[in-house]
Amino acid sequence: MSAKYNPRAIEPKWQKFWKDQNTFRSEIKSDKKKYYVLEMFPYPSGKIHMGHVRNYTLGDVLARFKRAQGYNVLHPMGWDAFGLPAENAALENNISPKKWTYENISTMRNQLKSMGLSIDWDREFATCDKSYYHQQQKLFLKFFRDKLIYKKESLVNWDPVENTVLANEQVIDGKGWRSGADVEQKKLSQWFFKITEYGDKLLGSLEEMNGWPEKVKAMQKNWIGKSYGCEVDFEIVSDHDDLNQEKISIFTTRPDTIFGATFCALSPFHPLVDRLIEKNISMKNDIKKMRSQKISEESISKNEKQGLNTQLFIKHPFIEGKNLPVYVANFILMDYGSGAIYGCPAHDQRDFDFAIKYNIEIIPVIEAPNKSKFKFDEAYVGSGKLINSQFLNGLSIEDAKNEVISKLEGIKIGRRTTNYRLRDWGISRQRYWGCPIPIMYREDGKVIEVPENELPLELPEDIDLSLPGNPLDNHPTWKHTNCPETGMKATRETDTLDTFVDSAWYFLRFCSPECNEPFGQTEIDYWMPVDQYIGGVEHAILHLLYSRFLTKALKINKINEPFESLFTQGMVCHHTFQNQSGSWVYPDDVKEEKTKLIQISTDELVTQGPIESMSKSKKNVVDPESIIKSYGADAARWFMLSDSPPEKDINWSDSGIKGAWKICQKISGIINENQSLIQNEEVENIKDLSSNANEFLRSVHQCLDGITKSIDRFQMNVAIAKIYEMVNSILRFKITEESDKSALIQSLKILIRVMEPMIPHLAEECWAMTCGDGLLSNQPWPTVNDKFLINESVIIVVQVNGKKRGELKVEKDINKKEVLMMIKNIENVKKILVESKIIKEIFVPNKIINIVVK
RNA sequence: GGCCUCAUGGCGGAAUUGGUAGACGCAAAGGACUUAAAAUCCUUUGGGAUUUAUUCCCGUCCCGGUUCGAGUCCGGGUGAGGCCA
Repeated sequence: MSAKYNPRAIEPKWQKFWKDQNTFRSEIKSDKKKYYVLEMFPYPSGKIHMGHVRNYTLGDVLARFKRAQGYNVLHPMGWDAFGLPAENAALENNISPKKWTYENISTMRNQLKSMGLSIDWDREFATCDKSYYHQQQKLFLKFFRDKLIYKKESLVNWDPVENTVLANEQVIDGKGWRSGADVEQKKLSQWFFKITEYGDKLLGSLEEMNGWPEKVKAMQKNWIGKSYGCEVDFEIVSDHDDLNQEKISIFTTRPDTIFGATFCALSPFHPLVDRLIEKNISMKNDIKKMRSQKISEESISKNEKQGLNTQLFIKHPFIEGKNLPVYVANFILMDYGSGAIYGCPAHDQRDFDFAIKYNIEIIPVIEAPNKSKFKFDEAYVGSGKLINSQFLNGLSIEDAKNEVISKLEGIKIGRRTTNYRLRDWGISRQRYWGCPIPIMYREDGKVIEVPENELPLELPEDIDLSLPGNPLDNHPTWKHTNCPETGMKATRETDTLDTFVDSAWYFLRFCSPECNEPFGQTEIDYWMPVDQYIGGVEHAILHLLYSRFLTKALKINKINEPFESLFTQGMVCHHTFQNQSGSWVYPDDVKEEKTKLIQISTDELVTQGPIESMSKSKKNVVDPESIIKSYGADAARWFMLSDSPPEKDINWSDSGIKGAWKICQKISGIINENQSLIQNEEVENIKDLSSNANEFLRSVHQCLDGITKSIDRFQMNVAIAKIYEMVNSILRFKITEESDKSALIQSLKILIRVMEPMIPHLAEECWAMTCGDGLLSNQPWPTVNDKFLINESVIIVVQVNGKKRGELKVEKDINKKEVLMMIKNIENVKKILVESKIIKEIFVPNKIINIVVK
C-alpha cells in the first residue's frame, strides 16, 4: 500500500480477489450452524440509489460479522424483475421490456459489486428468468389443485380510451394517467389467492414472532383486521310483492346499537340493487355514477357521502311497526361483511353525517359514563351504558352485544360472525411483463391446466406494446392453442401474475437456485428460515404478509414462518433545493458562494428546502456511483452506518462522507506506520506487560466487547463509535518500553479484524500488508479477553441525598464499611456529615454509595 | 377519530436491570505548522455562578407521582411521526 489511502486502487483489487477465490460462495455444511442474511431484493429500475446502499451495507455488515463468528452464512442477491415500469420504459424508449430489464440488471449488478458486498453471486437470479417463472408456474398449478387459487369476478380500474386495466397508481384524480379519460370500475373475471383461509394463522403466529418489530406486527394485525360481529336478516317492506318475500342480510360489529338503527345502506354493487334498477329505471344513471367511483377504503372515507333513497324499507326486528328506509350509499364496500349495513347515526360518525345530510332520525342508545346528554352535534363513540333499548337498557356495550346476538340467534334471524378486513389476494394483471398463468380455456368452457411437460409457458417476445390493451391478448398467435388431451381448440389465459407473487417465495429459491423443482427439500431444511431479513418498512404489509402466507401454504416441514427476524431500516434523506423559477435542483448543481447558494448550471439563486427522503421527483438525490468513485465504497459504507441508528432516517451530508473518508485515511496511515512492527511476532508474544500496556489493552478490549455487542443488537452506529474510540486510544498510546509494542500489535490486529464488516476493502488491504496469512474475510472474530473487562479498581460514585458529591477510586468488591470510612475523607461529604444526621446508607457494590441525611 | 411509536447540547445521536446524563461523530471557536490557504495536529465546547476546582446551582418537551436515587417506571398534558379510519 502506498502511504496515501487510495480506495480506487484497492477496492477493485479485493473485489476481484474475493470473486476469484469464491470467498463468499456458500454451501451446506451440516456440521456448521447456518445463518441466512437477506435484504429485500431490488427492482432493476436502472441504477442503484442511496436507499440500496444503506440496505445492502447493513446486511453485509451482519453477513460478514456472522461469518467471522463461525456461522455458515448464506447471503444471496437477485432481482425483482417483472413489473410495469419495464413496459412504460419500452414504450418511451422503443426497447423491449426484456432488454431494458436485463440491461438495468447488468448495470446495477456492477454497481452493487463495486460496494464490496459479501454476496454469493452464484445464486443470483431474476424473477423474469425463464427458469424462475417456470417454477412459479408449477407452484401456481399446485395451489390451483389445492383450491387455494380460484377465479371470481372482481372490479378493476378501466380506462375506456386505452381499453386497458389500470393499476391504482395509474389512476390520478379519477382519470387515466395517459389518456386523461374518466376511469370506470369494470367487473372482470380474475384469479385470486385464498389468503383469507389463512387469516387466523397469519394473525396467530404474529404473537410468537419475537424477532419482528412491534410496529410491523401491529400493522399486519390491523390489516388482517379480525373483528367479531353479527349478521342480521331484515325483512323487506316495499311496493314490490316479490321483494317482500325476501330479506336483506346486514353485517355489523355493533349489534348493541340495534335500537339506534334508523336506516339501512346498501353497497352500489349489492345484488339487490341490480333488481331495483330493473324496477326503477330512473335510478340507473345515479347508480352507474356511484359505481364508477373508485372503490377503496381510503377513497370512500374521503369522498362525500352520497345516498339514493330506494323507497324500500326493512322491518326492525325488535320494534313492532318500525320500518327503516333503505338507501344505496357510496361508502359501503361490497366485499366487506355482506355489502349492507344498518346505520346508527348517534354512535357512528359516518352514519351521523349521512343522517344529517338526508334528514334521518337519530336515536341515542349509549349513555356516556358521566351521564352527559347526547348533543346531536356529533356521534358519541365512547363507552357507556345502554339506554332507549328495551331489554338492553343498563347493560354495558360488551354485554349488550352478547345479549342481542343470543336473542337474534334464538329467533333465528341472526348469527354471530367473525369477520376479517383481509381480502383474498387478487393476482391477475392484464399486463405483458409478468409471469404467464399456465391455464387455458377450452372451447367447451372447461378450464384446463397447461401440463407440466409443456412448462415453462414462455412470454412471447414479438409483441406490440403500442396497441391499446393487453399485448398477450393482442398477440396474433400466442393465445391460441389446443387442449393437450382432447385436441379441442383452447385459448390461453392472457393475464399475468402480480409481481408480489414473484417476491413471495424468492427467499426459498435462493436456497437451491438451480433446482429443477421450485426448491430442494434438503436445502430448505438446512437454510430456512431467513435468520435476518432487512428492508424498507414500506413493505411492512403486502410483501411480508404474502411471503408469510405462501410459506405457510406450502406446508414445508417445520417452516412455519419465513423470516425469523425482521429489520426495517430508515430512509436516506437530503435537503431539497429550488431555483428562482421553482424547479427542483440537484444537490451537485448547487455551490455555496459566500452565504448564498447558486445553481452552477444556470447561475441562478437557489433556496434550500426541508430535508426529505431522497426522490427523483424532487431531485434531492446523490448518486452512489459518483460517491463511490470519488470517496470509495468503504467511505460510503462507513457513512451509511455511522450517523444514525439503522432504523431511523439518515441525512446525507457532505461533511459526513468526508468524515468517513478521513477515518479510512487515518486508519490506513496508522497501519502503514506500524507495518513492520506488526510483523514482529517475537515482540507480539512478550508475556510480561507493563501496567501502561495493560491499561491500554483494557480499553481496547472493552471497545471490542462493545463493538461485538452493538453489531449483535443491530446498533451499527454504536459499533462505529466504539471503533472510533479504539482508534483514538491507539493514537494516544505512547510506547515507553518493549512490552508496550506487544500491546500495540495486538490492538492493531483487533482493529483490522473488527473493521472488516464495515470497511472490508481497507481491512483486507491492511491485513495483507501486515499479517498476510490468507484472506482476512476468512479469519475468526477476535475474542474478548475477560480479564480486561473486569476492572481491578472501580469508581464508586458518592452521593448525598441522591446528588453526586464526589467519587472514589477503590479496589473491586470493597465492602460497605470500608467505603463509609473512605467517604469521610471527601471534603464535601465530610462537611455535610458533620452537620447532619444520617438516616440511611444505600450501597450498591462497585457502583454507588448514597447517604441519606436530614 | 382509533391504535402505536417517539421527544436528550448548535446538529446526528450514546447511556445493561432505575445508579457518574451528553459516549462517538459533525459543526463551531481558539492555537500550532505555513508567505498564505487547504490538509493535519492540539485545546475548548449543555446553561449559569464564583472563591477557577476533588466548587456550587440549573438541565433529558411540560405538570405531577413512585423511589435513597428517574432520561429510564407510573398518571396527566403538549408536540412530532407512523398505521388504520
